[in-house]
Amino acid sequence: MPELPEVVVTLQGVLPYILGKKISHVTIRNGNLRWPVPKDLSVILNNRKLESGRQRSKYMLFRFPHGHMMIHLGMSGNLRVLPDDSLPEKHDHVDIFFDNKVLLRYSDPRRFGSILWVEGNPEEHKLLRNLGPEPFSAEFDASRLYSLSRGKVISVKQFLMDNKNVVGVGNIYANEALFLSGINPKKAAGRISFPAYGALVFNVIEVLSSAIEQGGTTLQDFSGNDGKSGYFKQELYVYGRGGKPCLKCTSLLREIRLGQRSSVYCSTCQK
DNA sequence: ACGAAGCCCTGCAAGC
DNA sequence: TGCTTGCAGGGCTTCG
Repeated sequence: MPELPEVVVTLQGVLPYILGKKISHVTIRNGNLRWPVPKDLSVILNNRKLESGRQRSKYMLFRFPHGHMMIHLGMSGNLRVLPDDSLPEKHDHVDIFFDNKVLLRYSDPRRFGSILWVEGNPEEHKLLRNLGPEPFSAEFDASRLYSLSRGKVISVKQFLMDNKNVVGVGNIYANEALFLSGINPKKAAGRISFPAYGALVFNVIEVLSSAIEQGGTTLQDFSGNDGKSGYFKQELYVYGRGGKPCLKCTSLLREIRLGQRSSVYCSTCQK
C-alpha cells in the first residue's frame, strides 16, 4: 500500500495526536513482522514521552529520550490514531497506548513491515546506513543519476527504484515519472542522457509532491480514520492502465515486467 | 561489482 | 459454486 507520499501523510496525520504525549503501555498481538517486534517494547517505551517524528526513506522515525522507534509499513501496513478503547480486528498487530486516551495502531495483513527499536543514531542503523538521498533533497539531481548510471545495463526503471540511488520511488510513481519524462522504462540506465535524467528528477519530485498534497487534503483527520481511504485520488497516466489508451496519444499502453514488477508504458510517447 | 531471482505473508480477483 | 493460480503499492538476502 504505502509509497513515500503515504508514509509522509501518515506521519503528518498521526503526529498531532501523540507528539509530546507519554506512552503508558504497548500491546503486541502478533509481533511476527518482517523482523520480530521487540518483545520488551512495552518496557522500553513505558512512561516515555514522544519528542518528535520524522521520515527517512519509507521508514518513520519516532524519537524518544533514549532512542528511536522505527516503523516501516511494508506493502500492506497502516498506522492510525484511535480512541484507546477501540476493539482490534484481525490484522491489528500492535497497539501503542498514550496517556491522552488514544492509541497508535499498527495493522499489516501481509506482515512485510516492521517495528524496530534503535539506540543511538538511527542514520547509522544497518537498514538506513546505505540509503541514497531523499527525493526532495538537493543531493537528488541529474548529475547524481547520470554519474551513478554510467555503464549500468539494468533498466532505468529498476535503477530509479534502487534505494541506493534515490529513496522513496516505488512502483507506481516510477511508472508515472518515466511516462511524464518520455523515457522508456526498459532502456538501460547507462544509456539515458543527462537532460533526460534532468526531466526524470523533475518529474519524480513533481509526482511525489502532488501525491503528498492530495493525500494531505483527503486525509486531514487521522483520528478515527477507517484506514481504507488512504489512497491518493491522483490521476495516474499509466499505472494500472495496461492495454488501455495512452492519455496523451491514444495508442495502447504496453504492460511488461521489469524486476518482477509490473511496468506500464506508451511505446509512442516513451523512447 | 553487478544483476537476477528468491523469499517473507495474506487477500483478492480472474480463470477454469 | 469451488478450486487453483497469479498478482499486489517493498526490500533484504542469496546466488551466479
